[in-house]
Amino acid sequence: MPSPSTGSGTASRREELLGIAAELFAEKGFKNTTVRDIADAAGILSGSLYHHFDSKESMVDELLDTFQTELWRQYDEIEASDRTPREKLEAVVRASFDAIGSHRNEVAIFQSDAVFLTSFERFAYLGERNQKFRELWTRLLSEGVERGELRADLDVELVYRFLRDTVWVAVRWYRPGGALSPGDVADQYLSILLEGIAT
Amino acid sequence: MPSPSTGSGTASRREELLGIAAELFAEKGFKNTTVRDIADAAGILSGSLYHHFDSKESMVDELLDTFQTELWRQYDEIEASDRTPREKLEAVVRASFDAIGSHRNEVAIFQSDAVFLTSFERFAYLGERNQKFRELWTRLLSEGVERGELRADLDVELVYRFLRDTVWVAVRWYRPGGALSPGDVADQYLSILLEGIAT
DNA sequence: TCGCCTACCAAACAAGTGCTTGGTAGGGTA
DNA sequence: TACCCTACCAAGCACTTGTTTGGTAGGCGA
Repeated sequence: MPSPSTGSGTASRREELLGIAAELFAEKGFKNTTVRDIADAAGILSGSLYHHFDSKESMVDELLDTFQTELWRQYDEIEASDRTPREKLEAVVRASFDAIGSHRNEVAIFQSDAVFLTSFERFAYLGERNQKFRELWTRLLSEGVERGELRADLDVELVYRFLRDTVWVAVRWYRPGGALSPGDVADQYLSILLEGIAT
Repeated sequence: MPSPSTGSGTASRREELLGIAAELFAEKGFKNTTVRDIADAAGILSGSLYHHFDSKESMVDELLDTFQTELWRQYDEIEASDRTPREKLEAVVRASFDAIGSHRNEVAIFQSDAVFLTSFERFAYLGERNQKFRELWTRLLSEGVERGELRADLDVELVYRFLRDTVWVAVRWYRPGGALSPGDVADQYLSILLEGIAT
């Protein structure tokens, strides 16, 4: 059987196990997390995981695919909205920080393991999403420059990488429940990014 | 054939092997690189590595320790110099980008494996260095604010993390020999950081 | 009571892991 | 010649890895 049916009644145990796996993948990396680690954390034996999932790969696949789909639903909505490039840029940055707040593990897994996983055919979609992501963000930056909303003397490609990295790398230290909400962090990041830290 | 006697101009076999290991550690991560990977890349058998090194851990230890020592020699020099906080901050950022240029593999290894390695007693010094690093950078930021060189309305701790991450994460995409030198990248990063990207 | 389902255990498997051991080819030194 | 040194090979060890197999306890509808 390719994958257990999830249609009937409670898929709760499966969801629970997936959450435990996500936590461990995020903390130690996909390859450095063993199926025995996951099973131990769940209080079962490693073989029992295979009643719920095809493979270790299937677990991370399901986690990343679900997350990416949801994130892009928001991006698409922002892109199609009636705002200036700079406003759209601010909106996608805020949506990304929200994703760090609501899907911390998935973002962390993507950050640390995407390069490794993309080498497998099964995860080719990660590379495609990444390319689409790059196109969206650089387009918004370029349009912002054209409209005079953003500085024209900077290398757009470099600003893109700067922006992308600063946003996503925050998952390394951000912990929900702290003093700052994802929105608060986004506010300060955008303030730094747009206006700089100099007086 | 290189001169067989030790200590002459040509790099020793040991150095050569260490370089090969660094490349693989940086590319795939420490744990995901096997001793057989290293040996294959060097054209020898895995057991033969143990003629040169105690263990796989020893290799990464030597790489990181050497790198950190050199980097901190520069940081200490900058800290002791006669400059304003903002100038010192710019100098350490530039020194860090230079490190990405000259020790790309070591920086990459530190970025992706420091958390994992710090859990071993042998690598406790990584945690200490990290703490020292945090103190230096936040002190420079605070002093910059006090002197009126930097904005006072931002959370220093958050700016520190922003700054730290933006600098070091660049190792993920920076490739020596490209269009931009480490100095060029540092210039643009500092310009964004200090003045922002808005018009 | 019967059969079926979900969730799990117990045990094993082949492949891969870091590392050890005993040996050897070839060059330099005394 | 005799000896030592560096750099390596060949084979194997104990352990960990993801995964498979056959079996079972307990709940539920008919």
